Amino acid sequence: MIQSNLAHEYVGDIPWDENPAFAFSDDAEQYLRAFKSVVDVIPVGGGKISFADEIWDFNPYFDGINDDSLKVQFIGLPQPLADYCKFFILYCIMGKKKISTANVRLSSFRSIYCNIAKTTSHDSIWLITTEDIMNEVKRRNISAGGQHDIFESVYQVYVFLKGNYHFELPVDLERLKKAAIEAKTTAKKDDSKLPNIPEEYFIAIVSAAVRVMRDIAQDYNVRTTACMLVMLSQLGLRLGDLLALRTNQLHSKKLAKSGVEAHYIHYKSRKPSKPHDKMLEFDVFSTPLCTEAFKILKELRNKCPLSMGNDYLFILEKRRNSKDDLPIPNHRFNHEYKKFLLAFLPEMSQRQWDGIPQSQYYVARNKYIRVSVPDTRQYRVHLCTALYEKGIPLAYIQRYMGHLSEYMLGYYVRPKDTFQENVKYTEEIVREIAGDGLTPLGGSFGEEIKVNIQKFIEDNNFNVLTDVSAIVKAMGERVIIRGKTGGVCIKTSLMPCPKETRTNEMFCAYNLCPNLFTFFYMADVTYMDFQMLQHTYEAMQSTGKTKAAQKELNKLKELCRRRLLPELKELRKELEKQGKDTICIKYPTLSEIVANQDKIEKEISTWMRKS
DNA sequence: TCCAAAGGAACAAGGGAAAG
DNA sequence: CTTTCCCTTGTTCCTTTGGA
Repeated sequence: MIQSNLAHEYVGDIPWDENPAFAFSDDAEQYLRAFKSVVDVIPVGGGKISFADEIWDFNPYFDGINDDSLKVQFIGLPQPLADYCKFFILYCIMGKKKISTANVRLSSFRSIYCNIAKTTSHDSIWLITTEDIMNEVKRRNISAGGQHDIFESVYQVYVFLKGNYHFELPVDLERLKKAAIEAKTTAKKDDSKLPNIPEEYFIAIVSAAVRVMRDIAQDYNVRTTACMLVMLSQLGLRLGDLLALRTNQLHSKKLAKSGVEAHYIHYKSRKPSKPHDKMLEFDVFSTPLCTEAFKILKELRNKCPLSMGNDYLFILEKRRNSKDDLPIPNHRFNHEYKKFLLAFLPEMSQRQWDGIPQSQYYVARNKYIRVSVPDTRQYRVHLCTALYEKGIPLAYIQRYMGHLSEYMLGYYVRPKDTFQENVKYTEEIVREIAGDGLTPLGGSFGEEIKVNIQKFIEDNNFNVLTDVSAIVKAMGERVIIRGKTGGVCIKTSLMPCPKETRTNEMFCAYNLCPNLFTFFYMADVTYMDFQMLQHTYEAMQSTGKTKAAQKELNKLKELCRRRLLPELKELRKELEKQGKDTICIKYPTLSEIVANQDKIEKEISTWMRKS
């Protein structure tokens, strides 16, 4: 049995002796480690959770988050079921599930349970049958995706009850699982992706936001909300990440050639991060408009008393009903956002727009009006689509949006057709390799791949200039080309693969895959990576983290050796062959690099000598 | 062996009761 | 009389698996 004094660190007074502990190991250390991996901090002073509490609020255990999903509610569950459910939450945490996930599972189960108990004669866990659950879900008339969530949740709680307590309950676990899978399948077929925001509405919203942002006569809450909307439209961040921004996250950099000061925002994101890993960090380019909004917010917040003692960028005024927790919860922002649309775009916001959901807004007793409010994620869609239409390659967009997987490549771009995208991308790369004679750099056998592809084309009597799509078709499975973060993945049976699949995946994740290639025109992105590693190294060095700094330095050297140096060398060759002007017109993003190549090369050799 | 589909986890919004 | 908050529903995105 787990020692209760150890348990007190995170949740106090756990009556371990009331739990048969079939689901828990005897290892108190493991319990602590598990907790440490799913929360950021132990709250100082009061606010620690006691096992007996009806609500377990984990928000104080986290930094930069304030969300209902971290509040686990046990209200409505009878004893001893409530206690069983509390152990279910502990069990999930031991399994290193995020608390928000455990909460979704429990709250779905709870709502199903409570409704059945209220509406039927089966008013206890001992009486509720599979049939009751099925009927309750059917009665709710919800989407397939929602059904999946409920079935899955109920299934998981029941598995815990049966496994941990060895209860005999009249439910068929297999049937529940099956129903969950079925619902998932239909949900997949439905394919209801978020549409883009109509251009007319988008422009109206952004220009209204900019106007209000600059208007010093406007109220504090209205102006700060306008600033946030401007940033949302420019950055396309998730709402949670946007609300968690701090005043020190805007950075700037002088562009070497033009002397222009460019800004970027460095932020952390919870969403793509696993519970036992560090939060992933990203840099996004901050447009002048966004930078302006950031600076205005930073200045405005000084007027607000709630800004004392914290550095959150977005703070709303004190409210009568509010606990005034920080960061500002999503629903408070959403309310201000809705109000903003109605106040500054009274006609447009009440019009019906394609793909924009409408929601209620209270005006008077029993009187609501419908407002067209774009989902905050639709700004993400808009940004991606806009970038795409400007001709930005998908691989760059993926990187920019902080997407980790190839799955998301093109996900946000509407209309979306991943297969077509891949074909188009493949054709482009083939044209470059075979037609322009570019050599894939950084991986193994880049030169050989070029020669083999060119030979394949020659053998089959294709003309690279005119037959690219025919070539791609003919190559079929023999050459697979995909855009990846930071490069191009080329897998080909025309060359032997030196590594087996498992290691490949590992290498792939660290951008070291032997199949990952870059081309000289990606040198600008590589150079940015190079500079980012420099900053990380220096930051770690100056805080005395020598070991971690050394790791960064090794990464940096590897980056130079495998990618940056070969790319620059190739760039020189191409410059000689095609001339500076041609290159700069063809690859405008390279002009900075071209202008400063000598300086950059010197910079590299300085870093390579470091130890 | 390979990758599309299944699975799983997290983020976000809507609606209405509750709070002052 | 408004705004907040609780509960429920809906969407997005990352990882693993199963079957061709």
